[in-house]
Amino acid sequence: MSGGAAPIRLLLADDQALVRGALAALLSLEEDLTVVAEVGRGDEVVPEARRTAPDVALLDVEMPGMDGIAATTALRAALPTCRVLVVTTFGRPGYLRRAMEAGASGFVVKDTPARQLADAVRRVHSGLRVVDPTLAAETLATGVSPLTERETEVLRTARGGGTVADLARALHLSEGTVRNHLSAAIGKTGARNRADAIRVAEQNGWLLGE
Amino acid sequence: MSGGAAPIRLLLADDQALVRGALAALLSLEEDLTVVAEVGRGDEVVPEARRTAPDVALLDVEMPGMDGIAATTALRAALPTCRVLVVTTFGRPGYLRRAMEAGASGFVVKDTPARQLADAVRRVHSGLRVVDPTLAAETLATGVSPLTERETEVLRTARGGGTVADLARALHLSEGTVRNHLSAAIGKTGARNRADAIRVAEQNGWLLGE
DNA sequence: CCGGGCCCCTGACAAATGTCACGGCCGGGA
DNA sequence: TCCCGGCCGTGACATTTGTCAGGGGCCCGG
Repeated sequence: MSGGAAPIRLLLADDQALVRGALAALLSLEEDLTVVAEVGRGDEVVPEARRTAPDVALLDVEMPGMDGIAATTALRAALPTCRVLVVTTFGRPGYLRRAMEAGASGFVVKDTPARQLADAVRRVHSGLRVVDPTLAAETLATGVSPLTERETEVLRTARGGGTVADLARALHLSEGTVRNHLSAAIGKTGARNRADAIRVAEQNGWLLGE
Repeated sequence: MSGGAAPIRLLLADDQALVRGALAALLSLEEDLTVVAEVGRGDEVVPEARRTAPDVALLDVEMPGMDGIAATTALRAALPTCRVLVVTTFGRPGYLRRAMEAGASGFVVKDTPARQLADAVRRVHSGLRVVDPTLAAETLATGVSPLTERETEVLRTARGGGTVADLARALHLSEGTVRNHLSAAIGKTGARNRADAIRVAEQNGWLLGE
């Protein structure tokens, strides 16, 4: 591509070491790309990026310590010149919007053909935006979360699988209020259960962030 | 390793194309390994293996069409000379036992260091068994599923998140019976909820299979 | 043969869950 | 200014869920 110029410096963040290493191998095959850092936790992204000054960061969404969206925000604040390409498992359309709002330049699902990844990296590095086209449609359809802030919080806390009393205690709310929020969330997600509502909301990325 | 001999032929099965391609790239770096086939669904493993006659198959556990454990069984039956190395996400100790019973020669979690994967492949190919040591201990602790066949079936059906009446209809059982099985499963898993029980059972790989 | 485990069902009960109607507090826009 | 919507809370209610104590049928191993 850019005959002889300095290669694009990459940072990889994925909690599965095998996947991380494999991605590194794949991307290292390209002459104009070089992997300068690998981390396995979201909260290691910024420190490592500070140390290695990558041009592009590939971030997984699901990570311990800090999710990929939050890491995107933090990284954009710390190193504005570093572009972010978010990678995620297929079928979570809601993540896309969140990622873009957080300042990501691209969004790719893990079942895109491998060859396209290097291209995506190059485009992102050159300032373009890259979005998986199949996902874009879905995202516009699902749209932004219909859940109110409190409903989201309650639902998020309910993931652990505790009783209403537990939630009320954890959130310093009345049991009745918790039930109300839960009921509202169930209605808005079209679910029939609390568990169902959690599944739906999680799938659409409505439970991410602070 | 084996100076000049024919390379080990590999089949890769993982539903995420990016991961699959990346693994292919990683393993292709080794001189004595060559990837001859890649599939994205469990039910494509046997047909593709028949066509390409690999020496070792790397199977992910979570796959559409057919899970990795079932694919292992099928592959062992169809091509007994082909060894199987099962790869999975960290933290699902119960899968190990199932995989071994199904005839797998090795079991590796996705957050093992990338370098060890090629070694694991070579050992499996030479007839050795490879098991992630950290996982082995956990597996012995969790042991085999305490759930009875029907309890497993009910729990599996309950994943979709329906009411007891729905389950009863789907399974052609009485509502009371469904509740009894559910209750037993909750007790055996040490959970407090139906949802909780599903999480626990799923984590331990007790919901796999037929 | 008997006992024990699993399966299926019944019926009844307490607890948890989901829904509804209501009122009060606040902040932002018409 | 008033009104509306989000938020918090109350209380009551129907439904669902989880538990328990039974009873019968089946099959297998002692």
